Parts: sequence; C-alpha cells; structure tokens
Amino acid sequence: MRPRIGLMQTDSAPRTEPITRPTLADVAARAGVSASTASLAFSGSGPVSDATKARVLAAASELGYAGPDPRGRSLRRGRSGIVGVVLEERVRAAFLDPVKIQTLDGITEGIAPLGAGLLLFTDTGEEGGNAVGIESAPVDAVVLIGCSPRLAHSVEALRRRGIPAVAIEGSAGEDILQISIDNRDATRRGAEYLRGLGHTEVALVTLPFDAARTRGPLTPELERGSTVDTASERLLGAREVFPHATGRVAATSSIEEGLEAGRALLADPATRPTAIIAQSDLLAAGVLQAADELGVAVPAELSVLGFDGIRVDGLQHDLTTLVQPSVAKGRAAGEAVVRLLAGEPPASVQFTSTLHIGDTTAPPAR
Amino acid sequence: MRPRIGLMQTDSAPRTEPITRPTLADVAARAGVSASTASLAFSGSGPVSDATKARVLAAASELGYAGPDPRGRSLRRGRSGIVGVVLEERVRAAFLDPVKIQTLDGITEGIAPLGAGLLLFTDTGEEGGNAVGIESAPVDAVVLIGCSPRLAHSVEALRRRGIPAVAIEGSAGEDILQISIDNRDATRRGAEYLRGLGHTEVALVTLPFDAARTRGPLTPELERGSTVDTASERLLGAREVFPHATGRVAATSSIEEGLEAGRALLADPATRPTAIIAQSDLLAAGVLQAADELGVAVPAELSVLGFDGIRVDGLQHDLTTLVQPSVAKGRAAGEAVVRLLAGEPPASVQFTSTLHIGDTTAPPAR
DNA sequence: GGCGCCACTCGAATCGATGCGGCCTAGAAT
DNA sequence: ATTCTAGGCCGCATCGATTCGAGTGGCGCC
Repeated sequence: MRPRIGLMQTDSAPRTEPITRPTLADVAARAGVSASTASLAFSGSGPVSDATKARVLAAASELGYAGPDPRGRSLRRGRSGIVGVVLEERVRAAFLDPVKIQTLDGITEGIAPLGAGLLLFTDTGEEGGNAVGIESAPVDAVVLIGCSPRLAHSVEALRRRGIPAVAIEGSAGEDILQISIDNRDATRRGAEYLRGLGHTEVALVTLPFDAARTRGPLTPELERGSTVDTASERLLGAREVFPHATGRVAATSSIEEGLEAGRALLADPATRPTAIIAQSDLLAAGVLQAADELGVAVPAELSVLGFDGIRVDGLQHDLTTLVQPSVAKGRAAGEAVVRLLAGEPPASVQFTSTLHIGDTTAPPAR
Repeated sequence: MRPRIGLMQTDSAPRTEPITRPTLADVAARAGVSASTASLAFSGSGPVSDATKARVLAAASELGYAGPDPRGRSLRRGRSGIVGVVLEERVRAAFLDPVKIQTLDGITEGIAPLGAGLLLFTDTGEEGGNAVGIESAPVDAVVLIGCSPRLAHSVEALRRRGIPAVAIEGSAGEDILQISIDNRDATRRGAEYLRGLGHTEVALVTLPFDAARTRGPLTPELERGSTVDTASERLLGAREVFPHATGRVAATSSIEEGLEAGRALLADPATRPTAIIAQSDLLAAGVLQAADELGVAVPAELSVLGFDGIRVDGLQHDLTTLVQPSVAKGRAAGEAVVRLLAGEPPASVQFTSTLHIGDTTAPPAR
C-alpha cells in the first residue's frame, strides 16, 4: 500500500549532480519505472512495452548513461564474455610465428558465436606481482597454445574455478581437452619420403625443448628434459626412420635461428648431411639461406624438409614441407570452447598434416 | 537462505557438496573468521595476523577455493585489470604487420606496472549481435591503434563511461590522447633526399585510404575520401616535394601488395619512374621484388624508399627508409594509460622518425 | 593495580545488475 | 456492465568481494 506519488510531481528540483556516474537505478527512477524493468529494457530479454522501453532509453540518454556496467552484469550472469589465450612467450615473440597467428585467427573464428573478446596472457613463468594471471582473470574459458607443464599450477586453479580449458599443441594436463596434429606420424612420413629418395645422412633442426630455449647441438640430455611435446614428437617421428639422426636445437622458430643452425650443420663439407629435417618452415627457410651462403645447391647437394606449410615471404624455393591446418586447429579450439561453455562435453581433436612436395628435395648427389 | 551452522558444530560430517563453488564466505566460516578478515587475508591490504592468515589459507585449500572471484572483485574495486586494444582489422591481418606487433609489444611494456591483461578487439564495423564491443567490455582503459572515425560512436560511449582512451596513429576524437609520429614531415624529408639525388620521376605506393581497402591507381577521389590519417599524411609529405606524384594504392601493408603495385608501376619502361616512395617497408620490399622480377637494377635504375624501419626477413637489400620508433610508440601509449588511470592527465606525444640511408637509393641513371 | 593504547577483528553497508513470483490493469468477450 | 485473460510491471533478494568505522582483547606503563 505504498502511496503512489502524484503523477505530476516531477523532480524538477535541480538536485546536485553526484560525483558518481549514473546507474541503472538512477535511470529507472528518472523514467519512473523499477530497476528491474529498466534492466529488461536494456537487455531485451523480457517483455517490456515499447513505450516503456522508449521512456527508459530517453531517461538514460538524458542522464548520460552509457548502458549497463559490464562488471555488474558479469557478476550477476556469471559470464564475462571473455576468452583467455595463453601464449608461451612474450607478445612480440609469439606473433613473429605465423603458425601462432593463424591459430589465433582460427580461434577468433571458432568463438565468434560467443561474441567474446580475446584476452592475451603470456606464460612468463613469473606469476607473482600484481599481474592479472590466468588464475585471477574474468575469463569464461581459456585456450592454451603450446604451453609447458610449468602452467600446471595455473591449470589447477582453472579447474578449481570451473573454467573450461582447451590446449593446442601442448600437454597442459590430464583432463584438459587437446587439439593437436599428428606431429610424430607426419614427420615420420616426411622422413620416409627422404629415405625413399635415398638419403641416409640426415640432420635435424629442432624447435626448443624447454622454456630456457637453449640453442646448440642436439644432446640426449636436452631430449630427455623436454617439456615441449611438439618438438619431442616431431623428433621421435624422424627417429623412427633415422634412428641415429642428430642435429641442432634452435632457440625459437625463426629464419635467423634456422640460418644459424644451418651454418653449423653445413660448415664442414666432410660431415655435411645430404638432407635436413627442420621442425618448422621458418627454420627451413633459414637453412636454405645458410645453404645459399655456403654455396650448397638445393636440392642437388642438399634436400630440405620443413613443417607447417606457411608462406615464407621472399623465399625463392617451393619448400617441401608438412602442411598442417593451423587455422582449422585454432577454429577447432574455439568451437570446443563454445561447446564446453554450452555444457556439451566435446572430444579431443587430432588433425593430420599432408606432405607437400616442392623443389627443395631430391635424391642425394653422391 | 543458506542456514548458517552453529559455531561449535564442526562440519566433520561429510555434508553433501553443494553444486555451487565455495565462496569467500564459506572459507571464512570454515576458518572461523568473518568474511572481512578472510578478504583481508587474501588481498593483503589490511592488518591480519599471520596465524589468522594461515588459518584462512588452510581453509581455502581444504575447500578447494581458488581465490577471490575476479568478477566480484572488479565490481567492488571498480577496476578490472584489463586494458582493451582496438585494431582496425581482423586479427590475422593485424598481426601480419610488424609495426603493429611492435607497437603492441610496446603497449605491454608500458602497462606492465598495471599488471593488466590485454583484451583484443577488432573494429569490424558491425557492433551488433551479442558481441562484446568496446562499449560493453570490462576494461579500465582502451588503446586505439590506427582507428577510423567510424569508431566515433564507441568512443563516445567510452567517454560517457569515463574510460580513458589513447589513440595511436589515428584521429579517434577531439579529447582523445594522441600518440603519433611525424608522418608528414618524415616523408617530406625522405622525398627531399630523393630530390637531392636528382630524382624527378617519382611514383608512390600508398597504404589504403579507407576501410574498403580499395586497391588500384591513386586517384583524387580516393585521396579526398581518406579516413586514414597515416596514409594521408605520408602522401601530403611526399606531395610537398613532388606535387604531381601519383602511383598505386595498396590494399594492405604487405610484401604481396607491394609486389603487385611494383609490377604495375614498373611494367612499362617508357613510363617507369626513377624512384618509388613506399609508405611502408613491407610495400617497399614488394617493390624490390617486382624490380628484381622485371630485371630493373636497384639502386642503379630505380631507387626505393620505405617507411617503418623494420627488419624484413630475407631481404637482400639494406632498405633506405624512415625509421619510426614503433615500440616506443606503443610504450608511450601504455604509459599514458597508466597515468590516466592514476588521475594524472598526460599530454599527447609526437615521435619523430629518422631517415636511414641504405643501399636502395642512388642518383637516377639517366 | 588501574588506565590507556594498540593491533587486530568484526559487522554491516555497498557496488550494479538481474531473476523470481506475484500483482495489476487494459482490453476483450459475453 | 461484469468477468476473464494475459501481457506488463514491481519489489525483493542475491551474486561475491571489499571497505569503513566500531569494538574488543591483550598488553605495557605508570
């Protein structure tokens, strides 16, 4: 029996504008409706007459109200509309890798139906400080790209909090959904192709095996201490065909690193391999540059096999490589996130790579 | 609603775990302290005895509590610890541009003291749908990178909401802080250098002038309809020295686009320019490739000037270019964000580019 | 032994939005 | 004119964390 105030009693009195921004309640009061109604008018998820809605919108406009506060909304809804992406390195380094970019692009495609934003994190190892880590970020889900077991602690926090996670190319944990490719099998097929051509003296240029990104000769110690599945799997695939193959470890997937590794492997004509298996196209491109520098003819004197199937700008060769569906991988991860958030438990996905035969491989010269 | 259990009634009984996740209140109850104290124990922003803190942490661990919910925290604090970044194009396109990547990296450096995450947006134009636009995202501040006036509406919403914004290379609005470089003046200096060498027949390869990214000949219509400051300014700088210079417009800053433009400009030996001013290094690299293809010697028969000062992998030349501090630009933007959030009003910053003289420029052959 | 101080802890209010159940009223049908 | 119906609208409680002022215990000092 609350006395309804006279209709005509407008709050014409110029009340002092408070320092605080207007809230939905203010708008509702101004429009003469309840906060609930005003909320419905904005979210459109309930029956509100057009007249009322117009009145609310008008009040909002007069008050300079810019729409519901995303913070309050996400608290109430339990969803923030943000998906976290964890990269293993710092932003600059991560985005120099075309595969990562393509994957990221695929993710945006995959989560498009969510209309969610992408929040970038880097697995810098140092979780301390005031930094907003994965552990304490308002994300609805997380995609881990090539992440090391170092994240186990954070992943555990995600699990506790009930935040779904999807891992691309990395063993983040037992119960984490995996999106991967046939690293091992694909490399084996590539290696078999080289063997079929007649190669026996094969060297490797691998991706880094640990977070320290040690560069140098490929040693059993490094292999054993590997925390990077991608590198290990591709190595194992090559070893299935060339059990004693060895080579160099690059610090990162880049042309420069490939160049350096290529110089080391090709420097001595006496020990020079007839073929090099690089674990990424960028590394392969670097090896090709090294061969060019040293006057080693490709493919006559040296065959080079890559991995990824990216376009390397400025490369003169048509690289023989294992083409992997980077974008599709990202998209699958995005779609998996969507399903997880919808409550449907999706299955892990394994993509396959295809061998593209270009002009950087041929039978050995000897 | 939730029946609070008696004080001494230890919950040793394996009570059925509720479907809901534990909250700070649960932890506090378990630890036998008030919610306030538990909050202080986690945030560390108040005097809590070590014993109490340990008890709270133990209780949290037992309950599987993963720390304060970021949503509730950000609601109360009014800060989310997230900085939004608006890119003008889709993710894939944006990250193919080394300058953008460097800028982004600079931003992360700049906002490091905030410990904030980076939330990516793309200025796709379509704000509708359920998408989390800039207008309704839990961000503390926003950095606009090379954004078009199309964003005016969103920028207005930001202003209303009181969210600080910084613009890099783009006129987002009147009261938006600008971080820019001397696009016009730098290009003029580069052009003057070419004129000093004796060039008079100069062609341009420009960045796109509008969101449509029209590719083709540089027409007065396109110039007039420009919504991209960077392209316009660099064009004007060139025109100050070569008033009648014309050329081609690229659809994006990439080697491929530069290659295409280069082919068009160099195809006919009769009308071939003696120098080409490219508005980015990637475009310049493409032009160099086109020259190589067509057997045009650089710099003997053709001088090429770039802009950006990035390292282009696989480029044989030492490009003459205007080196801009991309990373510093991003860092300045990040630092500006920090200051804005701290309440200190910082000033707009204008960086200057320096002319790096490489081996792609020489006096004309004629 | 008493007084006062200090460090710590507690309770309540608050932030902004939203779901819920029930009440109201306008319009239609008889 | 009266009753029925259904679409709209309302108030309240709640989400989870934080802050502020009040309170309380213990302790030192006179």
